Amino acid sequence: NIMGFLFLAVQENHSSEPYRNVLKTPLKQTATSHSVLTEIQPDCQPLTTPPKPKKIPPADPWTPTSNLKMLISAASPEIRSREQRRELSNNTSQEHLSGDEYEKSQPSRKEKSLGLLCHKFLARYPDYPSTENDFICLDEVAEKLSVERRRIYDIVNVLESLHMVSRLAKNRYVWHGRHHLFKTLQALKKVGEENKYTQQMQMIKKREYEQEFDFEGERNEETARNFDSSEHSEMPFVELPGMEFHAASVNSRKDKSLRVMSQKFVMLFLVSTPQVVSLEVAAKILIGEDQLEDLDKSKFKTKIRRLYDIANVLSSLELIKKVHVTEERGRKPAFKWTGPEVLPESQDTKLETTSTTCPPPVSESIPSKEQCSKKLFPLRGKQNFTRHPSLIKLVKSIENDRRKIQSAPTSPVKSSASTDQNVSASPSKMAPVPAIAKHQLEGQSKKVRVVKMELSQSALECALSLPEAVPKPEAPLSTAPTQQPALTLPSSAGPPSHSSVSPVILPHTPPGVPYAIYLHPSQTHTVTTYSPTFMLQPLPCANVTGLKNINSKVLNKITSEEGDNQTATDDPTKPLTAKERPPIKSETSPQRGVKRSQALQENNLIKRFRSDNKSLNTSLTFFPSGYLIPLTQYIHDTKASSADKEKAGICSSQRATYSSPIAGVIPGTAPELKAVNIPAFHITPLNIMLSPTSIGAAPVVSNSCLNSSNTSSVRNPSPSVLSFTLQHVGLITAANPALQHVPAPSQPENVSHSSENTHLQEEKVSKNILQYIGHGGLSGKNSKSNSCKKPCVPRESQAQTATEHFFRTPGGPNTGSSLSANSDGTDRTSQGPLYIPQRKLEVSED
DNA sequence: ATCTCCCGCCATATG
DNA sequence: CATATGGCGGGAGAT
Repeated sequence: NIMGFLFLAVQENHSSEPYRNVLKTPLKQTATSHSVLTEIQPDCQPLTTPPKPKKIPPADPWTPTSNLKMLISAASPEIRSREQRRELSNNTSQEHLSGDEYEKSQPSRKEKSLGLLCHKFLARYPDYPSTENDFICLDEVAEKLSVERRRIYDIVNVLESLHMVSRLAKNRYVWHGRHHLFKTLQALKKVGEENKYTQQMQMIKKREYEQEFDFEGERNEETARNFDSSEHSEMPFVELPGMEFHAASVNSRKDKSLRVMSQKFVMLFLVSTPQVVSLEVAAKILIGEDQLEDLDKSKFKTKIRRLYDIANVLSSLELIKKVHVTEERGRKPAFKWTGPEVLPESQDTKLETTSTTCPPPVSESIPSKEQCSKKLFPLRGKQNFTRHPSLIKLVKSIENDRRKIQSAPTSPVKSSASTDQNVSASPSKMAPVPAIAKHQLEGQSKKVRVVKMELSQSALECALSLPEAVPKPEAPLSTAPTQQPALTLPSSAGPPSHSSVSPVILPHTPPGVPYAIYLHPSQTHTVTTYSPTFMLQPLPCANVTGLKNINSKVLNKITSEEGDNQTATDDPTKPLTAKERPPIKSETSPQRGVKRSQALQENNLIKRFRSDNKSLNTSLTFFPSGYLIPLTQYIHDTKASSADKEKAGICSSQRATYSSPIAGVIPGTAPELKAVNIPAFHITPLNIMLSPTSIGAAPVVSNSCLNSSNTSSVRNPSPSVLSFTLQHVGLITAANPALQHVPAPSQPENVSHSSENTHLQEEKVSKNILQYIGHGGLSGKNSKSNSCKKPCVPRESQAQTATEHFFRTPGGPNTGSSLSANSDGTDRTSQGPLYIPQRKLEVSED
């Protein structure tokens, strides 16, 4: 059926109106379809304005994505049933019904959702317009979509942040579609790295974890301090080279929050290894930057609201999808990146791997060394902050590296004239695939992807991805493949980077089952950082348990998410948690006391770590201060339509170069969380995965550039340290040579699986949307509800609390002692690696 | 009860 | 000054 749907959809698409088509598709569904159409189409809309004839989308109607989604969702049984219900109610009521029914017929809240609205909006414009002359008139659009203009702003602002549209003048925007999307993402990733978002995220997670068990806040201060320092930066709107300044007026408000917030949000995805970002963490980071001080919950709440708005739009663009991260505290809303993998530049690209350029749908993306290269790019002057002088030095070295790297070849693809050498690098240009072909491919890929999802995503993806990934060994960093081809997941699922993860096999584990440890490259640096001393300290006290707890906590705290496929691994933080916990949870309460004590110890340890780390710490931080102003580049295409090229990935070609007027370096602080990192690993039944970072120890990994530049500077973790640590933790019995060496290839598979296991739950993204589309939403019930209003009391969200803790000590050293650790504590106590395995299994499924 | 997030007031920016 | 923008947060629908 699905296939059929797709087919239909596609065809329909050709016609001008996608939605309509889509709706129709459901022929099968019969009634439903009706309702759907109605709702969806603007024209039809019941309430509103009369009929403006809908405009046909200008050029290319083809928007595979949206259609596919819709179709898929349509296919879902759930939706259908709903539709049917709805339908029934509708039929009954239709126009003349009694009041209640009447209401029912009205569009439900969902039908008014920003996500749906955005879909409608996007349906009006082609993903890759052939001309850049697509103008958007806000009034017009608002009218057509029958929504208030305010809502259109929400959409447009986000699109603007991705450079999919740009403001021309008062009520006018130009539609660029996805032509610049990839480049924009590259730029954002770069900026995100420069801002050390990766570290910030880790820090936040770390903090959370710390809070759990520590009461006093001594060490917190440090953390806080770091954190504070890290924040602050004001990051202006990131612009792209060809289109930067529009009206002067526009410039003035460039740094508007929604736009910038959107960019930052995207950056988080691009720099985080798991590519899963929880709203909570995102909100904290975004807030942090603005002002450290007040973190009141209200602010946090507002931020969350905005993030939802942004997320809805990004979801419509299929760049992210909703998922849930499961933690000890429960599941938290999060989003997973499903957009193209962004690689830093590319120079040599090996081939066309078309995928490279054009970011294929998430899964296929190929990790590349490019990431590494990206780092290399010269920094434009934008960054303002830099931490300590020492850091500066690091920066320089990095720069040097970049230069070296840059040399890359280039393909002239876009004109690069403008800016820098970088431009040349566009990786992808290579494969001149006919645009059309490309489109098709993409479309196919999408389809494929979808299908996969339906079934077992991971498996398919792996298969697909592997091949691609493998080819390029060169990119040691990001992709795991190089070393271990086995890790299949990498590409699709996870962030490419994880791929780098190297599994380590532990020879003997108590359970008898061999464990593999994966470290996340990203974290690597962190690990590295740790001083041996620090590592040692734990020993004394450490009984296994304690250690375990710590680990688990850390893990948990950090994040646990699960994503469908890949994710699991990524999150260094959380993975364990899920697995371990489950079984044990029941006992929680009893052990609390124990925990406490342990916690204390842990705290001490941590503190120490921190202190050590601090000294050690050398991360770089850049904060962009000015707007990035890229040199313009023109994208004229040679022949192929620009669109094609772009699609192909050409876009990437010109990496933007930015000349930033303002460049400065500002010292930032380094946040750091070194200690924490270690703990994070995921344990799976078969193996234990450590965050890649930790793995840093492994030689192989070390090179990976995956993460931010910072990482690179630091790396050299000593394997020995790592092993040491592990031993302490109890994961490893004796020194394993294995640790030091990169793992054997064989395991990867296991690993991957395990990683997948995580329980990330994907929400059916479009589900809602589709629902509406498909059927009209809910049954009459809704309507009724409306009539009665209930008093709402503002509720404080739990999240806020967390936040508060987090922020609480901006300047001050201590953080609250409060630990909310309740729930978590329990589990942790006893879990050892041993337990984990079983858990893992459980979890994994979902 | 919590998660989402729509709605639209109202401050600002633009023109 | 009239509008166009868009920050913001109350409060209600969805789960």
